[in-house]
Amino acid sequence: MGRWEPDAQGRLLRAALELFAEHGYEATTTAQIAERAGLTKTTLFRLFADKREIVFQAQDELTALVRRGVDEAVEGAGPTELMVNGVRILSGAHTEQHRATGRILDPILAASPELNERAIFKRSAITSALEDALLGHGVDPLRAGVLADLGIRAYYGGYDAWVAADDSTTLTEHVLARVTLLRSELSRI
Amino acid sequence: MGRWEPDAQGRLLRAALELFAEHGYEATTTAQIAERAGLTKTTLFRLFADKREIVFQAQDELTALVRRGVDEAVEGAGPTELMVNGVRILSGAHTEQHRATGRILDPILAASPELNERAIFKRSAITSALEDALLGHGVDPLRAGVLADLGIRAYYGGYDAWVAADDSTTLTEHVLARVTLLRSELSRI
DNA sequence: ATGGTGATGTTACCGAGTCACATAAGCGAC
DNA sequence: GTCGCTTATGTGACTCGGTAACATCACCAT
Repeated sequence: MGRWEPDAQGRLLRAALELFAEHGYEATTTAQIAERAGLTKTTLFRLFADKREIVFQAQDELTALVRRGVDEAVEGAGPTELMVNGVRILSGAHTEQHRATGRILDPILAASPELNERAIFKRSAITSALEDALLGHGVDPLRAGVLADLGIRAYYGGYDAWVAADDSTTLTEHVLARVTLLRSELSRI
Repeated sequence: MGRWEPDAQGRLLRAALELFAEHGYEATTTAQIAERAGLTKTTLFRLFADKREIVFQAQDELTALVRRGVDEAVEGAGPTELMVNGVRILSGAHTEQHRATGRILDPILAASPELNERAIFKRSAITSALEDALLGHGVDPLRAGVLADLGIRAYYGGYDAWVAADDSTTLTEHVLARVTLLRSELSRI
């Protein structure tokens, strides 16, 4: 096995998911992951900031996506439409393959407090990105925060429903439906 | 220095805050903290679950507080009143001393990604506690989530304003004012 | 004083993450 | 082709957070 096998990052990712599924996250050692991928611990930490990021690194693009969704909303869109477009673009990036990955990953996440904490951090990062994007479009700060909370709550709620469902409804449909539901709740608060 | 000095936990906490303020969180070693407190690393980890918890352990009671606030709301209170009472009791527990501590702690938190992540986790835990408490009183799940987000957003926003201010306004006043502001934003979403 | 209990210390260990340095692969220039 | 440059990987040693087994000491009741 020569050193220069391609896609080191992908190999590490696949090795990690296998091992996490087999023995659990905490019981898997970074050295074991590297070994299965035909690499060493050092290389692993050159490609991933830390052990948790092996699982979450893919999520980093989501903050950029939600920003783009807000920025590319139609001219003259109001605050709520800006938010909706943010979560619409965000949700639109998820394919059936992501759903399959989610089904593998979710039980692993649920079993590890460490991963849970990172997951919450990522959710917070996405929320902040959405809030920032709204602020950048002149939305009132208080409203931007509340809108971001609502949008991301719809996104995560929709995601859970989407992963749990086995029909062909898209994530976007789930999420947008939930945005509508949540907005109708607001009128009663 | 005999072994049986009282208040090992308090000594560790004070030693830690001193060292964090002097050299920063990451640059401070758990062994250094223990040494300054006249103890050892082992004892430190017997009293704190991990290094981050030295800073955040005190926050664990907050989840119980917000629950209690919801549970002890007046008979016949609606969902929103339940939530408001939760954050009211939560805010009411903060004294001037907490404000002083916050002024020391906040810059330390801001400087450490690791502590930041834990702070966000704690916020999420408080939000979930509030949401749970509302669910326990029969509030509709969707509404409970949104209410919890709003309440905790008001609490944290109010907290920041309170720590930054130097007048004698209480945290509760700040937070309740913010709840009102946020609620008025909702009508426009 | 004696013995039990609980808080602490000692020692050794594991695993995440870092660093300085070595090495090999790929690639273009000549 | 081979020389040199760059880039990806390996090596080995190290730090630090965190755990565990076992020893030890203080306090207290009897």
